[in-house]
Amino acid sequence: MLDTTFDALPAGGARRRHAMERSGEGQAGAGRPGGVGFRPLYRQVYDMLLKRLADAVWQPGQMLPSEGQLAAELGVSQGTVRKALDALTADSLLVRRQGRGTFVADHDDKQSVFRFLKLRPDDDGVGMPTSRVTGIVEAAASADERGRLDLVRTARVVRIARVRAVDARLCVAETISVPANLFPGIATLELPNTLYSLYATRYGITIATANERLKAVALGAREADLLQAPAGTPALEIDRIAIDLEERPVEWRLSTCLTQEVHYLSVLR
Amino acid sequence: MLDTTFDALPAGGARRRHAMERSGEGQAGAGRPGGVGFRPLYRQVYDMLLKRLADAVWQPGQMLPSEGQLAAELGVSQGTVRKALDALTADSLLVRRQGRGTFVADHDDKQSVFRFLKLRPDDDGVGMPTSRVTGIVEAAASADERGRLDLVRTARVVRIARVRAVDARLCVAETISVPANLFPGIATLELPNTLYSLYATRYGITIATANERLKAVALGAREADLLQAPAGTPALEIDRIAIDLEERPVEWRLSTCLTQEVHYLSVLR
DNA sequence: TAGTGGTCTAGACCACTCC
DNA sequence: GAGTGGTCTAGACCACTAA
Repeated sequence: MLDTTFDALPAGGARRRHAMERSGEGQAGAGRPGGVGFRPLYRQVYDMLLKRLADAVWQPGQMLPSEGQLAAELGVSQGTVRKALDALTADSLLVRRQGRGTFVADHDDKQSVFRFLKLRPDDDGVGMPTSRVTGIVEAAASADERGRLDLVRTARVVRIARVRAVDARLCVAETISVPANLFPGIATLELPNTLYSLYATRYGITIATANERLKAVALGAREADLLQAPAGTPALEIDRIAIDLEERPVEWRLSTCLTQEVHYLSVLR
Repeated sequence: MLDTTFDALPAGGARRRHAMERSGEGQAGAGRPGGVGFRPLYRQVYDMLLKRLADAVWQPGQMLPSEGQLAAELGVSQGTVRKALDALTADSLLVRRQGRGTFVADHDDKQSVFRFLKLRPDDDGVGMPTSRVTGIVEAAASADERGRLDLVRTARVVRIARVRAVDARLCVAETISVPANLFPGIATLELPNTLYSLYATRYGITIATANERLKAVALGAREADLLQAPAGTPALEIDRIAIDLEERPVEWRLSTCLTQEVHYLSVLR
């Protein structure tokens, strides 16, 4: 139930990329209309629902209460709830299906797999990815890892090395580093093809965005061996930081990709 | 003014990436509610406004009529117009500024320059791009160009070769092919740094999206010479098709980029 | 102060899915 | 038929900009 002064609403909660983003940050809900730190009601509803998602109140694939139920519970109009739900849907955190309901987005379904995998076969095949883990270790975080994942000096990480194939073409060798404290026991698990669904279902960590930096490099000796290609071959290096719902960097992934038969697809809008 | 049967509305007009996209295509406005080819009113308003943009009824940077004026003119509610304007804004075709008005998006302003330029300096500098044209010719379209730009066998193209620097670092050599009939006289112009604003203002062609395919390649002799780097150096090849408001491919651009001091930034959501 | 976009509401009705 | 999301409307009020 929303307090009419909105003091009960989170003021500095996790926020995401929205145009209506206002300035005032430290000044809470600010008495309301007229305040410089104005924060629209639907934005506050967005943050409350986002928090529930971050707290794993609803599991991936699960149906949310209907718009009307949420509106009644929160004491706002259905239109306001709708606007918040639409924003969460635009951020790929929810999926809405007319006549059925609103569901927590799932990293497992066919279209979501390609949300974070931009490598495509040149011949426009479907190209489902497969993976083979070549090693897992837990170790003290390196300086690079601490910098990328925003870790303290004593932090530990789990490093996963694996090779991947796209459409049956072996083309990626990568090293994945995650903070050990966020993913306890991950080194002992059978790792699925899509790590992000494991993060969500087993550890309650939902990947919201990822920033990738691409460079062309010469294939190193280690990757050359793993990918069965000559060292020195031009390869695409993808350096990814994955960010979760609470805006924390939770994974660093360095991939080296051969692009003889695949390419990286980027759609600009 | 909208006819109440909506027969006056374009049925098969240019459309873009919207979730509410329906199936029925050939069946016009379909008697209305109940029809399987249901097409929401705001979607029809979207298409009408999109057509005006494609027809250059309003110039880049120009202010549109207010929501109320458009609603009155089209005979729909202000909320419906708003929904269409919001969708056009999400598609980067309009810019809305509270208290000022709604404007046609401009490829010239500071943030729009980077909408289609994903190369960034490694040190997070601002990195405004500069360009130097090394050659322009008009010629018969090659088989590749005809395929990429969807041209007939007798079509002609204009080819622009240039090198670019990002943040004063020379790193890109590219060839740009455009259909000669769409851009008459372009070979004789002084070309600006941002070609897409020229396309819009002089030729009424607005680039709406672009598809880029990235690969790692070895630097060829010609590019090595232009970029003053050793042949064989790993380089990022960006193969771009730019699409205009009418969903036509109107430019093919093949760029070769040295990535020693810059990277390609891709944000996944 | 006038004009613009932005928010919020309440209600009616439509389209879709599933029982 | 019941329940869900999707559309459309009308109106009130707020926030922002510029004159």
